[in-house]
Amino acid sequence: MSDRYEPQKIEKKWQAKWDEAGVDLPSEDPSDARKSYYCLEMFPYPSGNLHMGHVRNYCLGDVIARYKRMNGFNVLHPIGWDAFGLPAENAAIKHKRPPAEWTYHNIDQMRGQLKQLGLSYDWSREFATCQPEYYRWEQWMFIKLVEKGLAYRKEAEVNWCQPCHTVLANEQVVEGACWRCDTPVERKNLAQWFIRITDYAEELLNDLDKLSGWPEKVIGMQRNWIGRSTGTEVSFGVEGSEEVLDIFTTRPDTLMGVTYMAVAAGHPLAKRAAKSNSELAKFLEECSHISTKEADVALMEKKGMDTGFKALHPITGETVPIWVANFVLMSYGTGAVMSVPAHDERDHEFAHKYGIAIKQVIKPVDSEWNIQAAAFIEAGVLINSAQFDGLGSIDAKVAITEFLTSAGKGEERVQYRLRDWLVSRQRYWGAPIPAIHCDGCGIVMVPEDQLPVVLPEHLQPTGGASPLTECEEFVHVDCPKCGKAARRETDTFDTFMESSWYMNRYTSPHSDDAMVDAAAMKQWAPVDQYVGGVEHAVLHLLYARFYHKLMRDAGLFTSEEGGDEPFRNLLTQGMVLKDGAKMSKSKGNTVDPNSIIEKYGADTARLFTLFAAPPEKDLEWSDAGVDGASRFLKRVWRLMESADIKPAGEDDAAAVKALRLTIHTTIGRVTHAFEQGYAFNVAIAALMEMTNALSAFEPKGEKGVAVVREGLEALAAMLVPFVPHFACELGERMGMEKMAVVADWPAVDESALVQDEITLAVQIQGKRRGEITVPKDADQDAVMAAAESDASIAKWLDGMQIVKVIFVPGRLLNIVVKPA
RNA sequence: GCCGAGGUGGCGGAAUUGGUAGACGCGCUGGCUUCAGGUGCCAGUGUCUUCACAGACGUGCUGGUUCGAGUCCAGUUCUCGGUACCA
Repeated sequence: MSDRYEPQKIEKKWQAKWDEAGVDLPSEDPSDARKSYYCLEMFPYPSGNLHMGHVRNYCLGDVIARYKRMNGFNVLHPIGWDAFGLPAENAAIKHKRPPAEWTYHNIDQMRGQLKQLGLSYDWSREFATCQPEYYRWEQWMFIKLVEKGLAYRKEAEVNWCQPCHTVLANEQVVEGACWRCDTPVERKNLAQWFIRITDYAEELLNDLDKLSGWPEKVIGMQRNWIGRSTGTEVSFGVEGSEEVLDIFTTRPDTLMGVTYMAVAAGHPLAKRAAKSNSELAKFLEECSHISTKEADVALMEKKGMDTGFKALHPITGETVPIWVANFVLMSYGTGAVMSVPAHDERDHEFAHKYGIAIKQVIKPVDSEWNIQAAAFIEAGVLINSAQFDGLGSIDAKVAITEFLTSAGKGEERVQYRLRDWLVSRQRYWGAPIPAIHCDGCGIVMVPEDQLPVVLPEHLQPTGGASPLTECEEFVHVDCPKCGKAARRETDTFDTFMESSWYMNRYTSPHSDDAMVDAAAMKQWAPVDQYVGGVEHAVLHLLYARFYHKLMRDAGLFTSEEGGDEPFRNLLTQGMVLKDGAKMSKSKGNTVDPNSIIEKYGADTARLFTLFAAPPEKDLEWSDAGVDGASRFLKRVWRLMESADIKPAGEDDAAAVKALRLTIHTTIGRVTHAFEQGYAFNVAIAALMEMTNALSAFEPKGEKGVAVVREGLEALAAMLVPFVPHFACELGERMGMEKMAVVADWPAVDESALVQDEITLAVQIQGKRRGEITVPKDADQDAVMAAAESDASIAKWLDGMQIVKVIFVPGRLLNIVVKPA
């Protein structure tokens, strides 16, 4: 049986065999004693073609799924499509075809590409999020959230892109401009739908501690994003009025140093002042066009205008001017701040510019400070603060907050940077928001029995407003409450909504009486291993964590059934680079997976992406490296063919023993690489080493042939996760009973690891001077004797006095000497 | 500015967690095979000294701990990611 290695042929063959045998399907039979394991990769957006980033992502997940199966787990490994989104609308405009058509076509194409890679998915669970059977539950959930007050509609300052005619999420604003048309975004007040993620801020923050299987980096980013800070809310009075001006500060100790207040351009007080002040109105208008580009923001000139209003200090009763400032954000805190130029750099700069007083109230513990030259922003001792004089900053924060609390003018408060999640989009290709606008009843949610609100799929976007707004059959509806003619909401959900719960839906993808089935959740959820790009560290991964808790609190499953967190372990893979840069069409440095599979086969493509870098690091594409991967497989192939020999002599017993040692240490090393953080590159390196050892060995007798066979069978099994088609073919040609993909993961034979003799390094003064071979149980004296009788070591001991000997059994002998 | 990760051959990267640095692969050099080779095989490949045998140096930099440090400690520098008028 001497054939060439023909990847295309054997890959097709094995894919068909796996399908036929159903080896990738998980079992839901309650009598199945295996432990459940849920492995998931971030599902793809059907953009049309698989790129190398996908290949890497899905290969990593597949390696884990296959490894777990071979280790006796009942593995759920599903796939589907994140099918709603903007690119479909862009393509629709370009090709003048509805986005649905483009999307379904792409799904068909990409499904074929995924299958070519030999990924072990349970395809029976596949779904696309643009199917009404899927998004109906999202609509159902949203209605529940509205009932609980966790979803609401309100007017807010949002990012607006005029040409695209929609609001954008912060993440869709790149350097101050729309990611699609590159037009600078405007801040606009619009009525939009939000979900109250801030209600869960505390739990989202605290539960980060439960995510021991997540990279520290991602946890840190989320913690940062949630941005918890503790401080004091203080109520200032407004002169000549009953109203109050609330502010949040983390530095209540500086309260006595307030010399002015600053409010955001969108603050009611600013708007009111502008009514009688055209100059100010102009300034507010200017502020609404401010770029949100980070660099600009940091460098932007700090500008302000006096509103003419005066605030009353809550302790002294003194009046201070209220200004509008372009650096105060309406969306953080109360949209107003107290300003203490003496102890805040920004306020200091502002006060200098506009000639506002600077009043020092904190001084360094034991030095002086020139407050006119620079703000003193550290903790210190209070001065000029009446009854609080002499207190340290920390004590003063408590004392002043207590004073305000008892006076009813303030209290301690926790403030988050996290904002409520804006989920409505003025887009067509998304899940309809199940709401109805009635002139008489206001906003009425669609009754449950009328779900789903199906998105008409035949509409043709043109680039302006969503075609939904002009689709009469969609918009016209009778009010469910009063029965009069009303209008459907034409906004659709942010597509992050769909990707926030798909991992749970996979546990019961066809359930039509519930969003998820609690029993299925109990069997599979949470995801044991999630694999995806770090670019979703905050957005998708935060939303999904949030949504999981929403589902739990909606009673869809309990903590015991589905967990409090959706993803137990997270592997964030690095990018695939070419010439040091991310692959992109515009840079022209892409490598097409199809052409690699065509030329080398899927197994080589898999092997290269897994070997070239550790999973979490960026991977530099190398054509030479792909050749190397291909060469390795050919080498194993030849080794397998040459192993088919008839023994005709006597083996070197020591060599046979040494080879068995190599085989079993390799099994240990590869297993260890899997268990210790998925070091697949190291695992493959170990398999290459073992292959080299097998190639170098020349069997002469029966024992030799048997040990080579033992090595090849172990190799076939351990290659399964990386190159499953190749491994199956290898196994079959070796005459293995079962398909390699369903074989057991090889076990280490401890007896093979026992050596009669071992080699120790010998050091003099900690420097390696030679090595000696001694019986495995040799004690220090015996090893010392062997070292002293070794010429290359003995010469270093000549004329020296031995001061100390360090003996590490099994490793080394270190002799410390000094001149005699 | 703040938070995080990291500096190991020509390159990607190993190092059992304080014990023989540079596994494995790529690249390169020489040789063999071949009509030919973008094939296969063999040998070599951290730097420097040396005909050789050997030896010295070597994990960003400076110190420290230790019989012994890529690994631990202190400081320093550079690179990369994230993030920011957040009050």
